Amino acid sequence: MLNKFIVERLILYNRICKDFSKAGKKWVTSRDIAEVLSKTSAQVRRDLSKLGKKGKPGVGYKIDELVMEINKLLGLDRHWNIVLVGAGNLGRALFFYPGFKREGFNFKMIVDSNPDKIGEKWKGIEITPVANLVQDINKKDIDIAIIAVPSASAQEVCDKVVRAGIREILNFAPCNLNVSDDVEIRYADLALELQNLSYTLKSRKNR
Amino acid sequence: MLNKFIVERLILYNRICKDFSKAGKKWVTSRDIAEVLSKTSAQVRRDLSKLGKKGKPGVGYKIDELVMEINKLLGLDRHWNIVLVGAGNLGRALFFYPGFKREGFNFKMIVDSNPDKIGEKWKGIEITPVANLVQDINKKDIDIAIIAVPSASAQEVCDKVVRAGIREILNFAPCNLNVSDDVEIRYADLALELQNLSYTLKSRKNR
DNA sequence: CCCTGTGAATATTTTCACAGCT
DNA sequence: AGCTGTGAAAATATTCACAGGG
Repeated sequence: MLNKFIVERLILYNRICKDFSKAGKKWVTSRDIAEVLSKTSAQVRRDLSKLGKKGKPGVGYKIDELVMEINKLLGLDRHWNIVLVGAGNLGRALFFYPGFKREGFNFKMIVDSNPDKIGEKWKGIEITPVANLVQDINKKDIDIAIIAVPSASAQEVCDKVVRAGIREILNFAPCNLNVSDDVEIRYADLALELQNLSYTLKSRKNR
Repeated sequence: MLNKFIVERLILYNRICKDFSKAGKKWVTSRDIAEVLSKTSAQVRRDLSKLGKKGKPGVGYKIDELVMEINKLLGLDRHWNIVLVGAGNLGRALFFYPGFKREGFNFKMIVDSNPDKIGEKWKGIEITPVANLVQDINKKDIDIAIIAVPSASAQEVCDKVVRAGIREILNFAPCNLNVSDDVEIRYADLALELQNLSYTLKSRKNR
């Protein structure tokens, strides 16, 4: 229904509104939001017109209503359960990253292939063997899998996760994963972001 | 010159070609690449037409030439030096993430505000106080800053980094940063990726 | 015959610009 | 007066489709 551009921007608007709210603002205009992102106010208005609530001409949008509407539209008004696959450095950082819980994403399960890690507990959650992944996931009510294993094993754990019925995956391994069309994968490839910067850096140096 | 869509795709093509190469392939067609990404071959060809080298009709593209060309165009054929700002859980994961070095991104400096961390060494690099950031960066030859501090201090360190002459920033803090137009920021907001998944999850559940 | 490179056509996204509400 | 919501225009991105080369 909504295309990915709009969804991505709505998420940003949401964060911006929350910041405005923290700063004591009650109302916000399309231009206020647009300025933060260096976009046009027309685009912000068109995006916001997808929401149920309308803005007030001459005034703008009531911030707390707007945040609620965006949350509702994006499914951020509830909790989602997560399985973390891979308890290495990156997995640990993700697990203890405060932003996830704050946004309603709860780790319910941690899985690793390293026998030394099995049985270790993080915030009361025991790390379990990757071998049991499929049956274990089925017992819990998991919505999303975060893959934080080396590329070499990413496809393998991805297959398991999908076999266990998960349809939403956030992949931190720097590789493409092969899945059927009904599985949604987002790639959070850290090196990829740096490579993007590389291009602007290089263009700058050549100028 | 190249728009961000093309740059992002070229980076993906690059990785795919490397995978093909590892699998022993020497030549690749636009369709081979397109299939991996579920794109059209026409798009791949149009993107690749930005490169110096041409493909061979009836055969495709020579993989190692293609990889080299993309590397050259994107500035990936050299090393870039990085300052890591924030030596917490996330900072540590990023520092020890093997993908960066492999892609030519080298950490040259680590900075933190926590007095307990100052003096600690990671792979021989000493963690230095954030207070000295500006003067310290000037002494080194830093190209990119990675910000991995809490949102509350992100803008502050961002300002310092910019004052020290850095123009490329990868920001892991979940907040928008205010900078002048000549500074390029990429947002690697971990929660944001999950929020995107949330929308597809929610749409699915409603169906 | 198979695949590239690319004009032309199509589809999508963004911006303009203004009527209309508060 | 100031800002929203949105048709219509413009800009941008993608796909089609085919001539031409190996």
